[in-house]
Amino acid sequence: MTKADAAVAGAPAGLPAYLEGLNPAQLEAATHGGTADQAGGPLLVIAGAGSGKTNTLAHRVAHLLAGGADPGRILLLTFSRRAADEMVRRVQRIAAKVSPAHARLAAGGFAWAGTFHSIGARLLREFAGRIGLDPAFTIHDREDSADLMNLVRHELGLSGKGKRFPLKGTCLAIYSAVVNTQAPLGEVLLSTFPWCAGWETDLKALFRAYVQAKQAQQVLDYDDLLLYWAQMVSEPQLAHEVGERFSHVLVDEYQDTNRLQAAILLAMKPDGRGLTVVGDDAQSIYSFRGADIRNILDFPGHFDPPARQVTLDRNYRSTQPILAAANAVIGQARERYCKDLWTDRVSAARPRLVSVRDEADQAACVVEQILARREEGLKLKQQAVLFRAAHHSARLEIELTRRHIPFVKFGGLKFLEAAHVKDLLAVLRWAQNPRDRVSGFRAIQLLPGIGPRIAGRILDNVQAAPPGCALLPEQPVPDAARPGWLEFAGLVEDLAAATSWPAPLERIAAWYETRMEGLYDDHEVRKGDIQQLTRIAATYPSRERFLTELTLDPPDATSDESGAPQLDEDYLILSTIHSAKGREWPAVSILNTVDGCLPSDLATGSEREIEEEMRLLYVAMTRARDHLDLLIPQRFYVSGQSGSGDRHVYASRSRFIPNRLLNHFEQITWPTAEPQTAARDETRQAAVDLAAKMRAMWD
DNA sequence: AACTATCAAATTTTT
DNA sequence: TTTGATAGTT
Repeated sequence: MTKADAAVAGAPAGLPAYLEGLNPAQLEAATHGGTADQAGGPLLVIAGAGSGKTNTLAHRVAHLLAGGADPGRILLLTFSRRAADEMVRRVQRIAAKVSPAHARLAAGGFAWAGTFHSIGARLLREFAGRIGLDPAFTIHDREDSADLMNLVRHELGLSGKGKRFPLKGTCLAIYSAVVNTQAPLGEVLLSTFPWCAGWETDLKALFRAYVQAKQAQQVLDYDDLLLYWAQMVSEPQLAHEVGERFSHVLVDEYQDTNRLQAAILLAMKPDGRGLTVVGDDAQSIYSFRGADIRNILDFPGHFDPPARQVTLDRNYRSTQPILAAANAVIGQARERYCKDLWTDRVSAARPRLVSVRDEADQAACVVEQILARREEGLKLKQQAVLFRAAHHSARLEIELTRRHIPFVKFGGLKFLEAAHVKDLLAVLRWAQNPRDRVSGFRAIQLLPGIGPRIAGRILDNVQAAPPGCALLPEQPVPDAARPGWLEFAGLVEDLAAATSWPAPLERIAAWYETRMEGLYDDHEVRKGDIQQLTRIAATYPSRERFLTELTLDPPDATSDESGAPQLDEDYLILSTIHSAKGREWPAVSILNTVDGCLPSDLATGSEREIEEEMRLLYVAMTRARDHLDLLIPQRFYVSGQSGSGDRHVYASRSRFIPNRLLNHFEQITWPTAEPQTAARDETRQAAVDLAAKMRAMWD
């Protein structure tokens, strides 16, 4: 009897060393189904926040290896690149405990670990020939897709004319929602975009033309990576081929997958053998991307017999008071499927509700608390500040910069969205795929004296010409622009033909840096970004890999202007709640725990949306191990601004923390003042502002 | 046809 | 604060 077999039999005495330390539920999840050759039936793991989910999944993979599974045939679908890397690292550590041979096996890496989108891109490139796709297809990010949508929108005459047709971003959001939820357009419009419902016919025509444009240009958007994959595996022959490739398919964060992703899994593994999904319905926060909480709830019933279900409800992360508060918040949800989490990490410190006067005080207060904890020995890296929307941290960022406190911000993808970075990538993409109109349009107009008209004509000519035909230099451009054009055309053709990497990018970058001086006043700062980009490029083996992976896994952190801190330096973490998923810190502060921010007043339209905002607060709170502060600024300046205008609104504590939950929190005000003066201050303040409000009624 | 200036509007979360 | 449409100038 091998060690693995003993584990399957569940004999505690024979438990192999690498499985020690798992609790019974974790062990059950890790060892479900036996060995690799007889991949077990489908498994659903409901894993509460901080319940050792990643650890359990990693043990399961290591256990499969121990049973003889081939790492090259294990498909590991995670929510982000970072999560995939973390998972692989852990598996390798555990495999090292199994045996040196298994350590080597795991060290070879897991070829198929990544996000749905990146795995989709790889499978599609591989099967491109079989499904009528050019294997050199370009992947458009969100903004590129919106630009193409805009191009088509103009061509169909849907813009201007005093019409108030939805803007490009809205059009793309609608299109994306239809694709990801697999629901009819009319339904999506009614439920999510009611103000656009009158445009249904035009939108349908727009989307048809958009799809045609993508196909003509051999371009795929994010949704296509899932859609083509799903279509591919809806052909029985291909489904069988793709499904057979993987002995095991494991999916993390299953509560945030959408119907399209569920369809892909079911098509690849119709009987569920070898299929494991892990998630927590209480942490579903991506419905805006089409994620459907029913996916995880309905999972067991897709199979006969139904999938086995294991629940992990012991929390190893947070102290008891923090967990109690978080449980109380999520306890208000209308429907719940998961039991309350429990922990034995005792502590007397309740999470704190900190009232501050305004956002400026909020920033000052957070900085003060963070520095105080740092004095007590908690590194900046062990502390995080979380917020609902990327711009909520603006004041704090200013304060941190002023005080020279380094920080890294997660969420909000500034780097790749910066115009100059997009310019450079456009050149690169266009050289790789000359039919890619969005990239070409942008790249060509970098030349002085060439605008939309000429760029459009050049692209028409390129598209009409037989592929691989070198005709760039002959394109009709104004005489004034000709010398510059010839130089540019030469660069692009060299780049298209080049096989080395990253040398060609460096040439383009050198060319672009001279252009930048005429384009931007702050070209010195921007040159730094370009150099950063070439450094990043050098870490990829080829141009294709660079372009694909940069689009699908953009560098997710942006830091303050002083540049990215070195890895060994200490820095504070700022993150949107969405980007904080799956992570934890000893100390967490949550900004703007007020109605209008949490829940966002853009998301209070329906009960479903409000429930998701509640889960968002729950996710934020459960990131904390030992310290949790919720900040409540009493008033907000209206962002409609005009410099130092003093228009403001009064904010009140988030509706998710009603009075009856207050006993879970310690309430304090900041700055700490003597109680009476503070009270007097407050009344005076309120009286003055109330008067201003009265006057404002008649302004 | 390209470029510049100006004014109005919108404004979450992300692969 | 950025983006998009529009009018006017080169």
